[in-house]
Amino acid sequence: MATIRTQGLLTIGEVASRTGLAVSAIRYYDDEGLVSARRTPGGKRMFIRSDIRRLSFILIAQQMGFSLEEIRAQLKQLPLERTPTKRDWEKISRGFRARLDARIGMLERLRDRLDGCIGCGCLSLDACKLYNPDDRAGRTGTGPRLVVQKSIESSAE
Amino acid sequence: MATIRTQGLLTIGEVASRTGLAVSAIRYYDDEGLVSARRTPGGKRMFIRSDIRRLSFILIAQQMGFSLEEIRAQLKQLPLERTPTKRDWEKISRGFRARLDARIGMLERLRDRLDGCIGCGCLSLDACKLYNPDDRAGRTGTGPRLVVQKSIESSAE
DNA sequence: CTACTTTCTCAAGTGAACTTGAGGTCAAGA
DNA sequence: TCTTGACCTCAAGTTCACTTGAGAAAGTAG
Repeated sequence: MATIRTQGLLTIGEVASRTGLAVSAIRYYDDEGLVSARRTPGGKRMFIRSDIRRLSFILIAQQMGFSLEEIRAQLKQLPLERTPTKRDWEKISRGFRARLDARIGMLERLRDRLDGCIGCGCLSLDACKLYNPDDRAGRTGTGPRLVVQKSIESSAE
Repeated sequence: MATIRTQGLLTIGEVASRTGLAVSAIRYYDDEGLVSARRTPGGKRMFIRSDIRRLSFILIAQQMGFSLEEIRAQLKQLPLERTPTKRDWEKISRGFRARLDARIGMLERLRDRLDGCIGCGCLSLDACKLYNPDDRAGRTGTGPRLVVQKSIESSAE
């Protein structure tokens, strides 16, 4: 419990309990450059307070369906070593909100068309815009296409 | 091009070109029980017309962010070997729409809170409902948490 | 009948986002 | 001093939704 009170830095364990993330996950994010911990002479990771915010942002963005790659891109707009200002965060927030709006819009369009589409027969036609939008162009290569956290639907259960 | 005109059944290749799915993907769905092809005496898969609809439904549901597991659950309400009726599809459509509405609602709530949350400081508090809802309870075990198809955001690009 | 395309099975690979495990270090408390 | 606990690294394992590849059989065209 007694921490190195070196300038208010946090250990990985403290960050884990404050964010709810697993220690291994935080290490992974550090390796991937989503946060960048400084080190003690002994090699232990030390986080600044604003890293908690960064990590919380990652959690939220993930729950909204963004990949770590995209989140990394958003976070690049923040200063890495200095504590970001309110303005820094607001800048990210705006870009993030735009993408979120786009995603919501897409889902709404799909939903609205669903009623007209399912049950009417067009679902079996190539012309149906629902399952044959430009989206599907360039969908090549290996790997998974889409996985969603179970918790997201548990609210609908 | 000339097909076995055996009662209007379709080969896997035909189904692939009509749905835009890869042949390997259709085989995978068959193995996983999302569709169930019958076989010729020689062992080749043969699909009924309504399987195209099933597969299209899978595509749409995936683009909306549902996992194959959930889609399988929805499709279980359809008769496997008989061509489903309009009523069968409408029943699924309703349950599906409800889940979709729930998902949209969640995103909207998150978005609405985002403006008040990011930039205000609460993002760093454990009390913040944004990143610490009940959702995160029971989030254990291994494997990936969330991956999203790139094409979904390309519209926001 | 031969050539060719399509299909088959089964095993292994892929990418994302982590977790798990082995083996080792560091600092504080009894 | 010894032990305990939190931390470290690095390699390998896990899940999902597939793809890729090898080797073989089925069906069709000439």
